Amino acid sequence: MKTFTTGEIAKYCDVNLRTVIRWIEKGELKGFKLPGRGNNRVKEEDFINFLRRYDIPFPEELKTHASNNSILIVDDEVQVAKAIKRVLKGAGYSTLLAHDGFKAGSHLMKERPGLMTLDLSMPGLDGYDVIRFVREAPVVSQTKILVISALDKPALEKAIECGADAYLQKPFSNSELLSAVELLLDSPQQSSIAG
Amino acid sequence: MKTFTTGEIAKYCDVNLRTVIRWIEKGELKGFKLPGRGNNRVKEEDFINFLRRYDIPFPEELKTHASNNSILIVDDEVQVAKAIKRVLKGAGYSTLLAHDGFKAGSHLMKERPGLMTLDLSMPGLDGYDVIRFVREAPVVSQTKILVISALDKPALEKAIECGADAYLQKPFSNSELLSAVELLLDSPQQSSIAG
DNA sequence: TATTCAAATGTCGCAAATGTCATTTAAATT
DNA sequence: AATTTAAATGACATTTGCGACATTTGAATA
Repeated sequence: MKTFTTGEIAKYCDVNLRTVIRWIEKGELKGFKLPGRGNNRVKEEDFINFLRRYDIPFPEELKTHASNNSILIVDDEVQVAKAIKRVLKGAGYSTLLAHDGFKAGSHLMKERPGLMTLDLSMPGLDGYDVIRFVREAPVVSQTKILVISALDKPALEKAIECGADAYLQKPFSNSELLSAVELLLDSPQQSSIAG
Repeated sequence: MKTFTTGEIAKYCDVNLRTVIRWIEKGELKGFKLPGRGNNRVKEEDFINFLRRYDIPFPEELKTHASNNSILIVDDEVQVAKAIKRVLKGAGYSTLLAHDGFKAGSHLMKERPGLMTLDLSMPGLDGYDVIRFVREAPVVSQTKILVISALDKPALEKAIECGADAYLQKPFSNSELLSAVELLLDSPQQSSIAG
């Protein structure tokens, strides 16, 4: 469990240590106290939530820490999933497969991959729900989501509105897949790409 | 009796080993000494009490292992899930709801509840698969699984064979639900009850 | 624009808590 | 038994919490 001291947070936020303590006291930043005199500690997760909530730019150190380049492939059609896996592994990515919602959710939370490819139409699973859920779950909300589906444009655009980062309409070529993935994994974790 | 070394505790709490020793010396954390040079050990139970007393968040590794008494309710029928939740909350358990496989998997891995109630027949999700998957995933393999279903006995028995801890056949009473849950959460997390 | 005022943040000093380092020794591993 | 790993310890360095007070900020108002 990675934690931060008030001093570290003070540096990251370029603010006085006293102020950090006050944030914690007020509950604006979630923390806990050690025994002893009650020195404060903040869980990495809680600190990240705090930064996001107040749109504070990420310290470099946290960016790399938070980015994992493994890829979770979510598709109930085993053949499709394997085909995607083959291409991505060939390009050097480490991959995880999930053929149902349960495994998808487990792997996502356990491994916290940097990107997931998501089949919008899986039995018993609403792809849009999944996207929204991921975007609202602090620890994985930055996961890149590449929607892969044979549905029509409006359906795919809706996925973007829900929070997906990009989509690939079936059928697609290997190179289209790869360039979509590379684009997403190279792009910044946060906000503005435009310059 | 599971015990921890000062080093392990230091890692869990993200604190220096020296500090852990001082906590023990001061009596803030209960421990005992081995013969030899007097290396410290802390009983799991005492460590958990310590974490609770000081509101220190549980390290991931301990979440399931030791006393996480929260309950994950997996059922696609919202009304059923809510009814179960009501009963369990009433008895003092903290609960989590999941109406589809994705959320179930996410919550399981994120919160590592001590017990999950599982509807065997959810759309797009094979309950037996879920049970096997949980049993094979080291970090959550000790999670108690209470199968809840309207299927017949053979189907329920099959769930037990797959690794479920118990089942409740619908319809069931509130008290049946409660006693099943209590039985499971009071029983040892690991192996042998016999003795 | 200037003024006012409350809330937020910064400063300072001290005592206490925590971290670091080098060394010694027990415990685990082979 | 030899080797490797991990823990305890003392001495010392650094960081933190806190109270009291100063300063800055930002919005409302004159």
